[in-house]
Amino acid sequence: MNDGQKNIALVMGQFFRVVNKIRELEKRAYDFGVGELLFPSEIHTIQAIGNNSCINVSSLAREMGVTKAAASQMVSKLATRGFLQKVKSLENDKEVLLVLTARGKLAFEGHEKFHTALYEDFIKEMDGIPEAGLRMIHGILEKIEYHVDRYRE
Amino acid sequence: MNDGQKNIALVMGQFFRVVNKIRELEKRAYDFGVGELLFPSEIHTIQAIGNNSCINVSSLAREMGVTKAAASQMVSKLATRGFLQKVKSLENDKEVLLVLTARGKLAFEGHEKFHTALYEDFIKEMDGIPEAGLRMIHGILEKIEYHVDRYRE
DNA sequence: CATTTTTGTTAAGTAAGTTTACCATATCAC
DNA sequence: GTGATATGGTAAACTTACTTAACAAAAATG
Repeated sequence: MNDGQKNIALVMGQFFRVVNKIRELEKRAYDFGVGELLFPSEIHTIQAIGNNSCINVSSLAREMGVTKAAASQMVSKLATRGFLQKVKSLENDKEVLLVLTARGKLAFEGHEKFHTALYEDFIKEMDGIPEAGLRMIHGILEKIEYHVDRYRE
Repeated sequence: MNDGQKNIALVMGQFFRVVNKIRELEKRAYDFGVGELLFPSEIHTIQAIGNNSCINVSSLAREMGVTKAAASQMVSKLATRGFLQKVKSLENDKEVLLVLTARGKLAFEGHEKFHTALYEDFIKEMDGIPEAGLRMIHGILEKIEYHVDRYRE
């Protein structure tokens, strides 16, 4: 391994450390302004429904990359806790469509704010990066994504 | 938000997408060459012991960021499955030191190979990035890490 | 020596899934 | 139209990977 590759390995290690820390961050429960703690997969579900109003359970499951049984369980729990409502489709008698309640929307907005705050911090810090640098980073991320996709089979 | 910030936001989104995909990758069980599936936290434990031979349970727990009860449970399971051995400390009568068995070492090596293969792929792709570019990426990651740390409190 | 700290374990509970099995509704094939 | 198949949803039981709480043994501290 030459000198340049050593530096790359260092930055790579730093990259994975940051990835790990972000993962840690997304393991805890937070109160998104509704006076109740919401666990990652709970707010993740609320987010998916907030972004896809009237989605059905199967599509939600696909969207979130879990089985429909898992989605069904999560949805029922969030419904009894008043974050969403299950409504029957007008077109057929089997689909259950999902919409956020006012309370669910509040949590959704709180979560969005939470995320955009982090985003804004990053964007501020990265302000002033020249066009060329940004293109380089984009290219590297593209390559990393390609290899990660390959490993995912 | 100006034009440059829009581009930054795009790259940021790409960054988080890659982070998520890596997270997905590290959720599954793999066979690391021992003819048996190992779950993430199992191989993670083997990795920690492989890198810190004769570590005790409490230190392992600290190292892995879990409670010592969790570490104790994981260690017992891996011991009965023949991946590691609990040995008594020579210096005192209460510490349990952990060492990998041949089978454990095999899994450890398999996992290392798996990871360095991904690493090597990345390094190859990033070969030829000028010194300055690498420094820039390093700086950005540093800033991101700073903000992530802040959010972790 | 008495107290406190450290180390490790077990038991019970929780979060977020999975697999399996099942039922109801839709859609196709013919 | 009817029988087979596909789609949508749910419940039950199980699993992974933790947590908290309670505890016992050993070591360190005063």
